[in-house]
Amino acid sequence: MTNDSSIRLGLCCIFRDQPIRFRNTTVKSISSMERDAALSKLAGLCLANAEALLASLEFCADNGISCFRINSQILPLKTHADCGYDVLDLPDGVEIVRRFKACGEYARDHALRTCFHPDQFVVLNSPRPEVVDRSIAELEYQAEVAEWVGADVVNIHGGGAYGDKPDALARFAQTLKRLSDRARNRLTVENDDTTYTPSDLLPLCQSEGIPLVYDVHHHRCNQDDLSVEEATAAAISTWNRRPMFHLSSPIEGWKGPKPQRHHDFIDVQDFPDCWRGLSLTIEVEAKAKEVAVLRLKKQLTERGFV
DNA sequence: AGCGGTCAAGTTGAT
DNA sequence: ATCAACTTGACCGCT
Repeated sequence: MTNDSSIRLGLCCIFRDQPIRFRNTTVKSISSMERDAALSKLAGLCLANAEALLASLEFCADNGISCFRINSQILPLKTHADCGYDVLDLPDGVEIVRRFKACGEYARDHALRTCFHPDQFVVLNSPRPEVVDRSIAELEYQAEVAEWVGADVVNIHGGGAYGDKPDALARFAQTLKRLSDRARNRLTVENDDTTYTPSDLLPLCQSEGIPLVYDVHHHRCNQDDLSVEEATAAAISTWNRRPMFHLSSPIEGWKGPKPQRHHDFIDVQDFPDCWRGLSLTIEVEAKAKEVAVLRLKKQLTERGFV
């Protein structure tokens, strides 16, 4: 069984070939409707997304994919200033929650890990208070769904530098105090490809007890004084549970014009040798989605890496 | 039914 | 100054 092996692979959010699709809508559409009609529409989307999530988890369990990242719009427009809503105010709100909790039971029964990755608009260290407020609201929403489905990771980036990284990271640490326990206990931070390297983030991780999601592709694009081996070891030490790492390959090779962009598939050469034999969850960030995860899994198996 | 323009949000860096 | 990039195409109004 693949779930017994030490390297476990994760799929990010969507499928290329499988007929599993998540629904969404637009502010323009919801705003144009009467409130009751809008809430009915949103409820339908939430119910459909809970079903799509269960289908996603079933595919992962059936194909030896051990982790699934849940997209940020799983409850569409949940935190929008005008269109936002409490789930229990939706028609079928109780049923929506019940279906997400059923996803959590399925994941637990099949040893599947789940996680969230709030997108670039979540910036805990912004100097703009309204940006921080919206970011906290988004984290609290994703943490609520994470609790229903048993996701143990809500992963974000360090945010902006604003010309002074230490100052910006100090603001990040201050903002953590405003999070609920359920958001704070799931929060992780990831090195990015333009601003924060593993070296930048590790002191924050250590002082605040936040695990570092080590993205080796970002690290290769945005280097610091640490080798891949050193960053790997340091990142692992920040985790009180199975570490989660990210892996991707450059779209046109490392000598191409934009190596930070992701390829459809993973070049197995980009899989760090030093990860071999470690107990890790590796989220595969590749545009071919489940097809790429399964291809990498096969290649790693052939090489005896898993 | 099919087509094409549009889509909540932040920040950085390339052009 | 504009815009692409970031985990990803999907939605919706028009014909």
